[in-house]
Amino acid sequence: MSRDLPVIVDQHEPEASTPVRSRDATNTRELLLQAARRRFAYDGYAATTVRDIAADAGVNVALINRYFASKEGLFEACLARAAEDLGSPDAGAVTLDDVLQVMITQVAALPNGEQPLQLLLLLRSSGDERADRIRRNTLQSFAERMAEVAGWRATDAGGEDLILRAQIMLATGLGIVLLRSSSGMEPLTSATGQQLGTPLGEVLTTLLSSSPPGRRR
Amino acid sequence: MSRDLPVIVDQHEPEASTPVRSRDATNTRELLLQAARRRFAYDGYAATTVRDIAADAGVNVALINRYFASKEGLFEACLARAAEDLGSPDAGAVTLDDVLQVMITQVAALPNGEQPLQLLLLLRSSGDERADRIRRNTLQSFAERMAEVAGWRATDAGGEDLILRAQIMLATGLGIVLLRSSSGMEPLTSATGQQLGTPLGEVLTTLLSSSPPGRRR
Amino acid sequence: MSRDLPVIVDQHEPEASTPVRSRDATNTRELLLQAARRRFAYDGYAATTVRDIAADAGVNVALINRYFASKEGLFEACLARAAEDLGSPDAGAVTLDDVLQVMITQVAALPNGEQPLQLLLLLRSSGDERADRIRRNTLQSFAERMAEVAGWRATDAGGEDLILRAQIMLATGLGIVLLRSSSGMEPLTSATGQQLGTPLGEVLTTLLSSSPPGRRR
Amino acid sequence: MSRDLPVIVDQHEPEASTPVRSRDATNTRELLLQAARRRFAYDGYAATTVRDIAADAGVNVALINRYFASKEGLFEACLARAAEDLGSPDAGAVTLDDVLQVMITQVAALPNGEQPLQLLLLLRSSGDERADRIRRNTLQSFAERMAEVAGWRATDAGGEDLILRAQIMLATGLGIVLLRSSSGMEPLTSATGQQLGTPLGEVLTTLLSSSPPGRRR
DNA sequence: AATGAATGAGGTTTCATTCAT
DNA sequence: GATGAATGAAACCTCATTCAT
Repeated sequence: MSRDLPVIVDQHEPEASTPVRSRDATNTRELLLQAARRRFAYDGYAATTVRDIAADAGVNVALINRYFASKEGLFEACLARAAEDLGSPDAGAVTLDDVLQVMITQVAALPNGEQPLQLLLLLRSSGDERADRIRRNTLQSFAERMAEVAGWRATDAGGEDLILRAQIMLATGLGIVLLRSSSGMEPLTSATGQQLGTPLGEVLTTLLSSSPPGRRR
Repeated sequence: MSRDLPVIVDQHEPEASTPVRSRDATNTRELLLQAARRRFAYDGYAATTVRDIAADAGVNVALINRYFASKEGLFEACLARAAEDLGSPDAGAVTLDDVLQVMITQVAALPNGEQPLQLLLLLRSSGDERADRIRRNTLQSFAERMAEVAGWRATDAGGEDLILRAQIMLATGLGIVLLRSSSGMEPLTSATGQQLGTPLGEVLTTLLSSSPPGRRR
Repeated sequence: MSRDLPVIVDQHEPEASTPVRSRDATNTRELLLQAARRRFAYDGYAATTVRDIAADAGVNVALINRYFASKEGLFEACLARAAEDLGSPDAGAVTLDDVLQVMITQVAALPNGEQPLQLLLLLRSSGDERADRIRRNTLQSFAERMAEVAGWRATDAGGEDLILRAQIMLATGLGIVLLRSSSGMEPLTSATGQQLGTPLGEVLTTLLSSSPPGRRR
Repeated sequence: MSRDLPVIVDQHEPEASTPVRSRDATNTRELLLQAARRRFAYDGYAATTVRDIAADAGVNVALINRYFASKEGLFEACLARAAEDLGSPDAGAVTLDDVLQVMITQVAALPNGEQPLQLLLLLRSSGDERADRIRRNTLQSFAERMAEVAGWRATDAGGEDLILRAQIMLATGLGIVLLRSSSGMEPLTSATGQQLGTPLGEVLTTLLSSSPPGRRR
């Protein structure tokens, strides 16, 4: 996300004022990625047209094929970016509190008011085999990292329960993001990260904290 | 829900003898609804073609327009059906345990091995205003009924927290259904209702059990 | 060619008069095949657009995909038809005179004034592997049948010379068809079958008649 | 023809030293012409993309428009070049043997192993009027020169037969070139100039040798 | 009531060409 | 002079829908 050059690319409407096409390839690529990410995340793959994306980015449609070979290729690039974004921040997560912070960040609004799109994107499928593998792997390893913080080790026998619980935690986050973006339900949609933090933290503790003895098995 | 039973939809034999042909019409309608529900739920609205649905149902494509006016109309009919199905069973839910049973039923496999499609369907949007209102209302009242069981009353002032918590509970269920149907993640996808029941029950209790008046912290 | 139902399908312009779409699938298929054959033969695969073909046939463009899956599929169907047409007539060719008749028929105008398109079509390539195999095989076996009439047997050792000569004979026919259709050169283009018959017969005799002893080897 | 020699077109070294950069321009033009000729000849006009040509030539696509105004202009330049190449060598052809040598040269491989492309190119059409006129004229005068060697005079009345025969001879050559380049038929494709010489010579004699006044039958 | 042929709008992609640098 | 970014037209194809039968 730090590579977003947010100063330059933070517009998402066909900027009516400047007719000066920027003629900067990497910037154009970035504009397309941003626009695509938003559309794919909110509307899904099939409901999104490349014309929509190009219009949002303020560039010509043909450039999608130039830079990403196809609509499918653009989608895959979005997924790969989301996988990166979700991969690194967790590196430092070593306590359940860290995990909670990550989850809140991914579920609630960002400091600049934008909604985070990574989780939403990971729920969208294009039907393509390669893209789906990226999705699956990213989701799976996200859950596994949560389980690891909770004490799970890959070599554990019978530790499946912890993984299942981590996946349910992930499901909670995904469900919230989805409802916020597509249902407009209140108070959920307008809830701040702080308001969501308390119940989310309770769920996290319930599911993954090993303190209450006698739960496992 | 009883309509789901395969007894009624026992396929489309030409049955040449009986002159009662209106039976055919309603049966055809039903076949289309079943097929559409599955496709819309699993693939989403935009990714589903009316030809797919007609082929699954074993009937001619033109009948979709005949009976439901349009693809959109068919989708709306599916949503209405899902709203009914989710509306009635809850009527009797008066304890948190009842709520848990409903949630498990909606999230895990049915006795006959079929996946329940209602929640999945409620996550799909066609972009149409009318259809989206049905979705929203159904989800909202589903959450509200959960909150009511937990002690919330519509006239309460300041009871928003309980509603939010019910919506998070709903989000958990939706997220699980979604992951099970679209990611193939294990062990989540293959988990039985029983295996899911324990953690789901813990989450439900954590979020909605009002027993300790000082629940928070 | 006898399957052409020439009465019905002998138009090649978007029949302006009758607005009554015929709603007869096999006839529509046939109209498309006729139109495509002409376009592909005269203009080549790449220069022909499916809209051209549909307009010539007087039907909607989408029907090309409906009946032939793709432009490529339509082309392949044209080739297959041409292969059939060139396959049967030769069955009875047992003398060089028979071969000459076949060649004249394929090179000069038909009784009804239409140009024969089979040879022309066999010169066109779409770049597709499957289609090209059909082309190759048809041309090769056409030449081999000529060589057989001239005395060649597949089991011959050292009979390659006869095959080469048959291929040159075929080349002559192909070249004439091509020049007549694409260059407008006179008197070649307007020459009748009769006028072409004499020189063609001489060439055929020269290349394939074994009478003059001492030529072979 | 001498321009074809690889010595002149020895690729596009940046050659940083010489300040004479006009050399680069003409060299670039030449590289484009060579590449275009090959592509147009083998694949036809419509199936060839300017990007293919530029890539083959190792230069930027935009230079095609710079130097030749358009794809069409480049094609015309190729045709003009082919017309020149075919025009001069015949000047000295005064006997049927000379004609045979020219034909063999144009049909079979060159000494350096490259296929001659002129005849192939003359069979390709872009649909453009001007370009087609060049094609037609070149082919026509090629045939006329053959007829002249065989005794035809432009002022002859009733000498049409000789022209027709020359055109058939030309057709034979064109057909062979075409089959060799696009069908892979054997033994034709791999035949050497020598192997082709005997039958070609027989055909030439048969068609154009005027020695026996009562040639016909 | 049901079928399948036909249609037109719109989707993705390709390609020749133009424009800044 | 040369490059590569950008553009718009047009190509192939898909799909919901309508029309005869």
